[in-house]
Amino acid sequence: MNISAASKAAGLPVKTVRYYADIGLVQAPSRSEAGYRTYDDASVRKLVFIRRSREFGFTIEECRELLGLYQDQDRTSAEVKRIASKRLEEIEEKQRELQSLHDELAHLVTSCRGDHRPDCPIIDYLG
Amino acid sequence: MNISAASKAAGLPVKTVRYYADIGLVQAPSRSEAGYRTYDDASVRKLVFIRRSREFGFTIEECRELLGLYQDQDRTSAEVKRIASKRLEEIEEKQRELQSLHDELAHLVTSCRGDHRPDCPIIDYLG
DNA sequence: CTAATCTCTCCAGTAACTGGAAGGTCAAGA
DNA sequence: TCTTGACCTTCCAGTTACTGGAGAGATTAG
Repeated sequence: MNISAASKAAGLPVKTVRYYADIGLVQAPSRSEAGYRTYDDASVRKLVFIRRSREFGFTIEECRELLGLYQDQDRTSAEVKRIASKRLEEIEEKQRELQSLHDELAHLVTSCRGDHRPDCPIIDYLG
Repeated sequence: MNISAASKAAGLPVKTVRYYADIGLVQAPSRSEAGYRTYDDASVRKLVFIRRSREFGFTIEECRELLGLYQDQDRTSAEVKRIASKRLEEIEEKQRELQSLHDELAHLVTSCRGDHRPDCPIIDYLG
């Protein structure tokens, strides 16, 4: 499988697949005589694993860690749960921040008449 | 006022104040003989305005736009409201994404026993 | 006078790609 | 057989919004 077929199968841009190989995250298992990266089903599965992990907001380094666990038959579920729980806490923290931001901004937007006059509580508040 | 006094007054790192000057966002109104940036109260007010806008998640380019409106006596509140409303929609979209992410990951974390055994629904799901 | 603190500019690095240039490879059609 | 177009390669640069550090000049306290 050449890189474009692998990228389609994994649901990732070609550039990204190449990038993941460059940083040693998911290397192509071999190269053709012309130097083309050649992927197999196992490496595509790894790429899909990374794509899904990234969609969950795991960083590349967390993905690297998760991928290690994914490939490790001896890993315990506790190790995986630790990483996922940490990520979950980050999400919850982000949600709280976003909520207070939202409330404050929503209040300002509501109180601004939004007409042709220059009086604007949003600017007053920010300045 | 030298840069460190201005940065303290504005609540921003010195590096960041210099950076904002470099990108033409808030330039120091003048320089001392030795070439030191010299700030006055008006520029500190602008820096505070930028800091608060950034805390609201506005990008630098949006800050530039808002700063233009902030300094423009003839702007209408409608212009400001348009930018703030757009930002509010982005926040709400982000909140929805984060919520579904949260629910999915929370479900996985809950269903993972997190013990010494390798069976892990999180890995199963990602893989 | 010296040591510490401040300031300057410039360079490089961060995260995670993305875009583009320059050039080699391969398969299909006239 | 030649050519066209799609595909592949590497390498370099740019994105966002800073942050860290080097090396050098300025200012202030003791």
